[in-house]
Amino acid sequence: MPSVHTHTSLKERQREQREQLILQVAEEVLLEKGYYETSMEEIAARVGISKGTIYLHFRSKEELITAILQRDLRIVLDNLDATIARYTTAKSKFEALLTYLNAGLLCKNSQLFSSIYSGVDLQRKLKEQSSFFREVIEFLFQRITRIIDEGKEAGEITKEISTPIMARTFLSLIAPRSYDALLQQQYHISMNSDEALKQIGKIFFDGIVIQK
Amino acid sequence: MPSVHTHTSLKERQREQREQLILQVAEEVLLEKGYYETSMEEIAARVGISKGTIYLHFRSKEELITAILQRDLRIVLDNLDATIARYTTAKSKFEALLTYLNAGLLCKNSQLFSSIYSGVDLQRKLKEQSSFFREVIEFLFQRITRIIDEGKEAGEITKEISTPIMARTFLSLIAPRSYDALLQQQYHISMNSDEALKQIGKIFFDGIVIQK
Amino acid sequence: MPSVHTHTSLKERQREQREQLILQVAEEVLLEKGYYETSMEEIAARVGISKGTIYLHFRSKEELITAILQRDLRIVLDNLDATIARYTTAKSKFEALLTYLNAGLLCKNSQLFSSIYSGVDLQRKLKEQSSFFREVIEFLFQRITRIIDEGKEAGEITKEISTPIMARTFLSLIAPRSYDALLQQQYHISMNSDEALKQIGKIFFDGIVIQK
Amino acid sequence: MPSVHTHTSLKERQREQREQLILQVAEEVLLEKGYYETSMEEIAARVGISKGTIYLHFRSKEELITAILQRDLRIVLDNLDATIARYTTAKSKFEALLTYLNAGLLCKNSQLFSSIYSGVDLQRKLKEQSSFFREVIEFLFQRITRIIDEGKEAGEITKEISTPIMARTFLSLIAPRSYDALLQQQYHISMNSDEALKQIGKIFFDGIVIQK
DNA sequence: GATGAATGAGCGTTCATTCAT
DNA sequence: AATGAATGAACGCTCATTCAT
Repeated sequence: MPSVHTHTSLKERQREQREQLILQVAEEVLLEKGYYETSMEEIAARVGISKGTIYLHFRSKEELITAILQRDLRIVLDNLDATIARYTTAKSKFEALLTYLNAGLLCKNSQLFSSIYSGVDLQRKLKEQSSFFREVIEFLFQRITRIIDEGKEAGEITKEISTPIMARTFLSLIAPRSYDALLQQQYHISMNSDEALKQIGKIFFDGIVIQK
Repeated sequence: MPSVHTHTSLKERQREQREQLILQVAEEVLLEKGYYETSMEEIAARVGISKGTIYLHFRSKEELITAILQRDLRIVLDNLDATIARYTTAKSKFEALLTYLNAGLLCKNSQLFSSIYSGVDLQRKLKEQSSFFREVIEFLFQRITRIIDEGKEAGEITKEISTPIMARTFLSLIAPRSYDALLQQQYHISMNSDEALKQIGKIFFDGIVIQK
Repeated sequence: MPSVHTHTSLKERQREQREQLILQVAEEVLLEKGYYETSMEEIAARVGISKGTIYLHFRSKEELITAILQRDLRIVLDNLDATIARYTTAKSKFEALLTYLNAGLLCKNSQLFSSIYSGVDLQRKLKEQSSFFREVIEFLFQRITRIIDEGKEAGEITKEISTPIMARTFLSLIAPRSYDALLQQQYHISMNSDEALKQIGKIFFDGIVIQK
Repeated sequence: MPSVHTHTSLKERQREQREQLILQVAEEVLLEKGYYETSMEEIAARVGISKGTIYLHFRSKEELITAILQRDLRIVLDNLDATIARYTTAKSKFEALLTYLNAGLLCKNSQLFSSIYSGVDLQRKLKEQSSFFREVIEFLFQRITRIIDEGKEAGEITKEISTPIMARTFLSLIAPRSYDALLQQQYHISMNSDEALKQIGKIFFDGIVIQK
C-alpha cells in the first residue's frame, strides 16, 4: 500500500516542515529581540499560526529555544572535525577554522547563545539547565587545544604562551561582539568577508608588530 | 539665608548619596542576575528602601540601568586619555590599555552592557534609546585607531593589516566572553591576572607563530 | 435488501460497542482523576482512538460524563425495585438495600457524582443541566420513604422520627465520604465488607446505646 | 510616639481586614463554584480589587484556598475539646458534638473540603499537599473514638459494634451530602434545625426499630 | 519625601472543541 | 467514519509603574 505510506510520510513531512518553519521564525525573532523580549505570541503570529500550535511541537518556550541552538550547533560540530582534518599545519587548520566558524553557524549561534543566556546567572543556567552548551564549548576548546599542542610540538607555534590563553584568544576572534555592527556601519567591513578574516588571522599568527 | 542654602545642599547631598547607593546596589544585582531577572523590588530591598523611592531618582528601570552604565563608563573614559598619554610607543600604549580596561570598569561594564542589551534588538536599542553606548564605542575606536595609525607611521606597526580590523581585534581581547568562566573553572586562569594579560598582549603583538 | 440492513446494523453495533468502550474508559479515568483533571486527550489515548472520534459519540465533555452516570444509575435503579420486592419487612429491605447499593453502582456513581459536580454550583448544575440527577435522588428517596412508611404502619419502625430524616440518614450511610479512605488505611476496614455493612445496619436499626 | 504606633497598626489592621475580606469572598465563590470553576479573576472582581492584589496576600490560588480551610477549621477544632468536656455521658457528648459541628464551621468546611479535593486523586492530594486535612480528620476521629471507648467502658454503649465503624457512622451524619439541598427543598427540613439534629441523634443512639 | 499597596497589561501554558483531510 | 492538527479563550501568575497616604 504505497498510498498509505505516502500519506503517512506526507503528514510527517508537513509536520516536519512546519516545525522547521517555527524554528526558523523563532530564530529570527530571537536574534532580533532576545530571549526575554521574544514572546510565543509573536513567534506564532509571524509564522501565521496560533500560539497553541507551537506547543504541539515544543513543550515550552525554553525547549523551543534549546531546539534552535541544538539544531544549528549540531551541524557546525558535525563538520568541524572533517574541516580540521583537511589541513596539516596548525596555521592552516586555524585559518580554516576561522573561515568555517565565521561563515558557519557558530557565528549566528553564539549570537543566539549570548542572546539567550546573557545576563542571567550564567554559572547557574549553564550548569543546571543546559549542560549542552557547556559541552559545545568544551568540545571546541578541546579541538583548538589539540591543534595548538600539535603545533607546539611541531615547532610551529611558540611555547611562550600557554595553550589555554591561546585557545581563548582564538575563540575571542570569532565570538560575537556587539560592536561589530558598528564597525560594519562605519567602515563597511563585514566580519565574514575573506579579506577581513585573513587579516584577523594574520594578527593571530604574526601579531601587529613589525619584526626587526 | 545661609542656613537655607546649607539645608538645601545637605538634602541635595543626601539625595545624591542615596542615588549613588541605588546605582551601586543595582549594578551588583544586575551583574548577578542580568536585566530581565532583576526586579525593582529586589534592588529596593537590598538598598533598604521602598520601590517607590527608586522612582524618585530614576524614571524607569531602563533609565536606572542606563545611569549605571553612564556612571561607570564616564569614569573609564575620563582616565583613558591620561592613561594613553603616559606612554610613547604604540605597543606600550596598548599594553597599558589592556591592563587598564581589564582592571578598570570596561570589563564590568561591557559585562553589564551585554547583560542588558544582548538579544534585544541592538540596532534599535543602540540607535533610538542610547546613542550614548554608540558614542562610547566610537570614542574607544577613535582612541585605538589613533594609536594604531601613529604606530604605523612610526614604523612600529605593520601596514599590512587595516586599522579598523586591528582595532576590532584589540577590542575583542577585552570584550566579555561567556566561556571565560569555563576557562577559569578548568584551567584556573583569571582574565585579570597580570600573566594572562601579558600573554594575550604578546599574541596581539607578536602572534603565535614562531618566526623563522 | 437484507444485506444492507445487516450492514447497517453491523455498523450500528460497532458504533454502540465503541461508545460503550469510551464510556467505560472515561469512567475509569474519571474515578482516578476527577472531572477537571481528566482530559479528553487522555480518554482518547486510553481507548486507543483519536480525540475527534469521541465527539462523534458525545457532543461535549459534559455530555460524555453525564452519559456515564446515566448508564450506571439506570442499571442500579432498574434492579432496585426487584431487590426491594424480594423482602417483606422494612428491616430486611433496608439490609438488602445497604448491601445492594454499596456493592452496586451507587457507590461508584455517587463517587463519580461528587467527583464531577462537587464544588460547582450544585444548585445550578442540578437544576439547569441535569435534572436527571435530581430525579435519581428523588427516585431513591421515594423508595426509601415508602419502605419507612410501610415499616411504620406495620409497627416495625418507630414513629418518633420523621420519615424524611430517616431517609436522609439512611442515604448518609451509603454516600461517599472522603474519610473512608483514611479509615480503611488506619483500621483496614473496607466499607464494602459484609461485616462492616452489617454493623452499620445495626447502628441504623438498633442504635449504639445499650437498652436498659 | 503613639501616633506612629497607631499609624502602623492602622495599616496592619487594614491589611488584615482586606485579607479577611478576600478570604470571605473567596470562600463564597468557592462554595458556589468549586475549586476549578473559581478563578482568581472572579474573586478579585467580587472583592473589587485587581488580580495582582490577591497575590500580595496569598502566594498562589492553592495557598488562598488552603488558608480558607485552615482559618475555619482552626476555629472549630479550638472549641471542640471544650465542647466535649462540658458533658459527662457519651450520649450527651455526641449530642453536643452533633449540634456543635453542624452549627459550626465543620459543615461549611467539609463542604469546602469536598468542593476542593473531590475528584482529584484524593490519595495523592491528601498525602502530598495537605497533610493538614488528614490531621484534621485524624483529630476528629481520635476525639470520637475516645468518647465511644469511654462509653463502652461505662457500659453505656454496646460493644457489639466496632469503634471505628461507629465513629465513621457518626461522621457520616455530619458530612456534607449533596442531596441535603434537595431534602430541604422538598420537606423544608434544614439540617441545622434543632429538631432535625435531635432526630438524627436519636437514630444514632436508639436506632429506628421498635424494641419489643 | 518616602512608602508600599494597588494596578493591569502581559506572559507562558492548557485544553475542549472544530474541521480539512 | 476517523483523524489529529489547529484553534483561541481562559487560566494562574509577575512586575514595572503609579499614587494616596
